[in-house]
Amino acid sequence: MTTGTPVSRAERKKQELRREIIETAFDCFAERGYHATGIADIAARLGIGHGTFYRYFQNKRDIVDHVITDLVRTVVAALAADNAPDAVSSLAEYRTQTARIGDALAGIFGGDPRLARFLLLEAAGIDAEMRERVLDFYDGAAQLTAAYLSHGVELGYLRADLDVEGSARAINGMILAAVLASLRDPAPESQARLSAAIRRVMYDGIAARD
Amino acid sequence: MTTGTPVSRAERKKQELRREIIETAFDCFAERGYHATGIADIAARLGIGHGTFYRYFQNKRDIVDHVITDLVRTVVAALAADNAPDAVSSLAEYRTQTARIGDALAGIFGGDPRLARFLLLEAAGIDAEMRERVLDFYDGAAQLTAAYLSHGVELGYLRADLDVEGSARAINGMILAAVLASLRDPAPESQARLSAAIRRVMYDGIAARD
Amino acid sequence: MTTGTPVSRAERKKQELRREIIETAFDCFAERGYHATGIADIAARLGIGHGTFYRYFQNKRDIVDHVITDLVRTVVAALAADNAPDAVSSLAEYRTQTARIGDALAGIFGGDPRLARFLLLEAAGIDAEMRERVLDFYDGAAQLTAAYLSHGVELGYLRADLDVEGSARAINGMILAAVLASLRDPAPESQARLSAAIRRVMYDGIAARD
Amino acid sequence: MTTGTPVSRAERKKQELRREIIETAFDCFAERGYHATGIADIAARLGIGHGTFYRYFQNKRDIVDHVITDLVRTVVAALAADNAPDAVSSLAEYRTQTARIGDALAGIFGGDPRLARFLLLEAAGIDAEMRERVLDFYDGAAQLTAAYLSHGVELGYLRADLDVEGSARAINGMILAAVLASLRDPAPESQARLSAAIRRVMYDGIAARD
DNA sequence: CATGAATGAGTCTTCATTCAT
DNA sequence: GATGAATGAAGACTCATTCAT
Repeated sequence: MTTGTPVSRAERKKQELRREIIETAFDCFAERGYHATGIADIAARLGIGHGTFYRYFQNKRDIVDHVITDLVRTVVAALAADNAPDAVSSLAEYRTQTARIGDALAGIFGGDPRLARFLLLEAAGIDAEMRERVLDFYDGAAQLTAAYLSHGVELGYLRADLDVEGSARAINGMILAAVLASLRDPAPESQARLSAAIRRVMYDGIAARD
Repeated sequence: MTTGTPVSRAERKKQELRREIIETAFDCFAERGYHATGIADIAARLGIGHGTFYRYFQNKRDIVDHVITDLVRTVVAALAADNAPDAVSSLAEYRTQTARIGDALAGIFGGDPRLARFLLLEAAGIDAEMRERVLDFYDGAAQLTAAYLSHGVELGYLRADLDVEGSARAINGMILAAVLASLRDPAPESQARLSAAIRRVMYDGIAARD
Repeated sequence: MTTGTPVSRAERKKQELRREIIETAFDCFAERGYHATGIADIAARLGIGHGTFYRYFQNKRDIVDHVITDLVRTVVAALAADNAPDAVSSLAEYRTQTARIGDALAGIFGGDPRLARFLLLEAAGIDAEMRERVLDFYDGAAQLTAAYLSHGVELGYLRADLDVEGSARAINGMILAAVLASLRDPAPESQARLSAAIRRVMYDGIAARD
Repeated sequence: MTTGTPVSRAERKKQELRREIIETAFDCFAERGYHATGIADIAARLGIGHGTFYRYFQNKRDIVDHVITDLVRTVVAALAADNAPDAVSSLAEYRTQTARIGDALAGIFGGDPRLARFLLLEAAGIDAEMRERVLDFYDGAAQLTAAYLSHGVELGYLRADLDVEGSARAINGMILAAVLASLRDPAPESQARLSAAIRRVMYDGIAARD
């Protein structure tokens, strides 16, 4: 029953090129910026005619949407793996989980600086709609982090009076700062050190204990 | 007979228009984005000929540089007032100072959402040079915050083993998150709540105390 | 089945349009002058979009370079035909050759007054670089004429003490004058008369013989 | 009776500035070309406001007309001095006179290369009207030279069958060539050599005498 | 009378998009 | 289905000219 698959070889090739276009567009946008990138640049780098581009995407705006959707999916997938909020039941386990998440983030963003450059610095400037999408993303991330914190509060390993929403945004802000810092100092050691500092602040705060 | 001032009326008017152009450019850039804004738009909104624009600024890139320089100056000035790092000698005083700085930030960014929108979301996407300038700004802010922390460590009201640099970036990240959040929820109460949550994380962390 | 040619029909059409653009640009430049001619004028006269122009030439400066290169090539080709310097071995033959060259010049420049108007009056005023190119052209022409004279001196039908270089420039100056005169009086008879006068001066000078 | 003069001091100053503007405009036009020169350039070099320019000349086109009129007057004046066509009555005297005229030309154009650059290379390209003026100038020069030749024919020291008009254009062409050559090789010796070569061609032609 | 601030017509040039081949 | 030639809207920028001070 090999013919059972409704996806023909031609169809698969089409999907392949579609993917290549998205990736190449990301390359270009990250390197030269969205506005400085022409459709012709993307097509030329791929070695296809720039008319072909329009057989796969509506217009320039369309492609950038897909690029971002893809990137977000990638990031979320990498983070979600083995990191469900309710897989944790003690502070020690949560510490381990946050460390793992931190490593994952470092892996994702440290492995390809274009990712941070594009998502954090370039995307929001594309147009008003994309700006809202970026803010939506931040909101979604806050909700996700809040879920982790809620779980901790419920199980008692996080402070009972924790402002879950606010703390979630605060924590995500620290992550954001770390990713931004990686753009200037991508050395893994620096990233690890910053990650540790963030976790220290996160768990213990900065105040001296009496 | 106030002719004592060496600045002629014409000169003053020129400076005034120059300032108006910068402000109007900021309006336009913040509303429609840098790339979507034409010099003609700025001039039209001001009611001047677009040729006039070029009497005051070299080109489109020139104006955005001035806009940003001005904004940064404004923000820095608002924060620097009465908030010297070494004006503090105890944790209680530092708490007060951070609250004051938080209020100042809320005042600045809450008072005009365009500020955050432009500086945090738009600016970095203008071009590569501006992106670097934004990263420079983050670096400078980190150094500034680090100075505050260093002072606290020296005086003993902050943890002796604090990773000053890393914590500074972490704290600034939380501030960044708060400013970004204000774009979606500009209500002063929300801002105050988020500010409090950040300070709570900052001083005490999120972990439950045994 | 003339598919043997490796040049596709599309390619040929492209070359054709390229040529048409050069010719139309020449038309415009000669009629209204380089500076008074807009790219839009050229495109409109050709019935193409002005964006199309830029698919064939880099910019306005680029096209004028090609126009001139083409014109010079045309002129040189017309003169070079059957007029090698060393194809002559006596004064009588040289007289015949100069007459033939004169006729050729009259044919070229008399046939299309725009040629002289553009090359002699317009080109040098385009910009500094083009001015040098025009002077280069005069230098080259002087060298060419000098080659003819040298040959005559060697074979003894021209004065042994002839200042070859200087005389060459002098002769070319007379030609230049004739071409310029044709702009005001393009009648073939006038041209023929002037051509004869030049040859008379050239061979015999103006002084009465004792 | 010093008040008898109708020209007030203010009036004289005005005339002076007017002259300075013409000269400075010539400087600019000759150096950077007519089209590349802005009214502001001329005014700035003179240290006057560019609005002032328009108190002395109608517009940009107006000034270039005056510049050329002035230059032509200068050239003509320099040549006319002691060189009346009928001040000569023999070939020897005519030779002397042409040598003197040659020297004068060398003095004028050799002394200031901008003169040739502007009059011969730049002027005709300004616009159609100026092109006609340049051709008018060539025509006038031809008539002038023809007057000299006519005189020589009448007195018998030039060939009786001389084509006066044609020869005049031919001779002027040689002069033109010499002036153009001076732009590339301004050395007085070169000029003198070329001048001699021209006179040799003019009087004796290039053909070997049996 | 000198000034230079203001103006906007005019030009080059780019690039996303369409469509005939 | 791929291609790239054609297109023209759009935008940055210049500069001759005017005119209020």
